[in-house]
Amino acid sequence: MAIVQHLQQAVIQSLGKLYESTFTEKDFQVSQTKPEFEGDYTVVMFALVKQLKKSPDAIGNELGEYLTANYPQYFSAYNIIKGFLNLTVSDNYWQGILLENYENAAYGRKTSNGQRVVVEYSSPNTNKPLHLGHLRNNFLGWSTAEILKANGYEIIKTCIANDRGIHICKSMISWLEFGNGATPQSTGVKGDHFVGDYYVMFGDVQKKQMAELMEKGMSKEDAEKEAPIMKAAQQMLVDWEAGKPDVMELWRRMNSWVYEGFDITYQRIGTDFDKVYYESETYILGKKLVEQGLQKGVFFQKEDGSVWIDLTADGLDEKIVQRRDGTSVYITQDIGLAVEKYEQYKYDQSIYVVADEQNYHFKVLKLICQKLGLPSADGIYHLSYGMVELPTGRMKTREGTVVDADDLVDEIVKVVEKHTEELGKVEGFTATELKDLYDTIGLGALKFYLLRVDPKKRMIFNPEESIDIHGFTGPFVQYSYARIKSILRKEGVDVNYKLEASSLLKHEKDIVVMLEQYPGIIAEAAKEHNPSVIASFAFQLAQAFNSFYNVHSIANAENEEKKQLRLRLAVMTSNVLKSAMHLLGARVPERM
RNA sequence: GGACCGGUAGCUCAGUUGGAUAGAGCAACUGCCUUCUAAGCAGUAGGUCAUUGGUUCGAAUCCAAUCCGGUUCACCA
Repeated sequence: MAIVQHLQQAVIQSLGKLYESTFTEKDFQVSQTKPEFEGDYTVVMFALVKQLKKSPDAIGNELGEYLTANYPQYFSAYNIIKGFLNLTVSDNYWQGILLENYENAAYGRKTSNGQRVVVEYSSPNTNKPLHLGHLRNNFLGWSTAEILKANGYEIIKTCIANDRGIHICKSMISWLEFGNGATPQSTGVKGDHFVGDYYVMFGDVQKKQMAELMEKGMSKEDAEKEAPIMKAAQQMLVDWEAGKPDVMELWRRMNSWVYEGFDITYQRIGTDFDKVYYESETYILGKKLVEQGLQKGVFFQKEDGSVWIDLTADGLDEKIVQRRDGTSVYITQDIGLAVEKYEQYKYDQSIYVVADEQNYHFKVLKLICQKLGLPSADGIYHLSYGMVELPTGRMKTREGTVVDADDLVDEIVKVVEKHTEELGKVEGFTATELKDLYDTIGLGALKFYLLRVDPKKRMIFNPEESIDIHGFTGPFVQYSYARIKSILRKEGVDVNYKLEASSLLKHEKDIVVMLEQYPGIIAEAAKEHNPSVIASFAFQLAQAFNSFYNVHSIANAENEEKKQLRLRLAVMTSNVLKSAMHLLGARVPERM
């Protein structure tokens, strides 16, 4: 239990003893004491005034007196300023935290809680390479999964590949017409980029054909549909659905190129899945659920045969769940997949990491599942994140402003390499070690940059800032870690040395106070589904250690007692920094 | 038009179960490497917390209205 909770309990008990009335945590506020005042944690008295009919200062005095007298293991001093009771937590307590946990690499992690969570993320289309938006998605999904694991959940990471549909046929038809049998192997182009190029080519050709048709007086809408290449794509979709062998063969072949490309990217950025679903296999799911829904009266059929659900009572609209030709729509597939996932994993929660433009969709999805009475329904949670925009606005394929994931990673790693060489810190590294170091720092920078802001918020991606390595960045945390490790290579903890109860200096205490909060931080990040909480914490901890480092020496401490204390402080800080960075999907280097 | 999200320093963001003088980073400016890695540290400057009204001991935080920006409301996925 964290000191904040101890404090709350102690206050509740003390108030009960002092005033013979019952209180709960909600009756008073506890916060960290502001740096300009003496103390560690503050209890705000104002809320108690009404019930106790005493002045804030009087209550503060009585409470402060009682707490320090009856809980000496926690509190060593108090003061009252304008109705704020500031309590100083005893150095013994802080030192105890340090001694108990400094070697524990799993500090802050919880044991299994028996609950299982499915996290679906990434979910790319198989017609073009991954871009910046996918990176935010991937990092967020992976990190959230890892944070939940740290809180005792069993995690199944899944992905749904959008591998069918007209967009896939577009790149296929384009390759058939213009590819001349070229392959990623024959051209040396990475598979996903290779296929993506044909998708782009399709758009260009279609535009040209449209222009010709429009010159002959056709409207833009009609020209779009009537462009020969578009008609060919449409025909191909029909053939695909009919299972025409040569089309299926081509479809498999081109998808496999894309998957090969994705695998390279995924491996590089550290994305992995326990289970991949393919839309080509799931798009027929959900049909029998439509029947069930009709029988239950949850759905209704219109005259033309299409099936709908009326959500107007819930403040939404009527939604179609099956077209008049009997085929299922997007939402129906998702209902089917939800059921499939539930049958397979019997999850307690199913998290969908999907951009916030689909908020409405997931609201509808959950509602329909609930109305159908599916056991999978209540666990559905849409982890909605904001779009990534450029300083110039939204990324647009047409304008060529889409930031490619592979290019971005390459560029950041290159910047890191250049910077490291300039600093002249490459001595003693082998070529392999250097490459690994640049990847560690570059990807650390990128992941930290994309995860340090609240996922719910739309974010501006500034290319210059993203490669920054100073201040609130991944490399800053990594550097702090590497510097600690450097000390620990020279000086080791003497495990036989028994630390006396001694007082902590301000910089020492600042660090322990933060270390003590780490388990609570992990829990908060999980509860909020928000990795930025971890990023902020890691940065602040690194900052606190750097300040300490600048003022106090470890190797040349005032005495052996201080040295041993500070070594333990350094060990625990490095463990927590490593753990926090791991939760963000970032590694930490032993040297940099 | 309805629904949802957002507006905090020049820029990017923290801070909202209501609490003390609103915090970081970047950019700008000043200092600090003969001592454990200066990818660091210390400091200066920068704010009508979109606007107006309300609730109360106390509001960036809660309520209402207004303004601005975004997303969404497809027999597309």
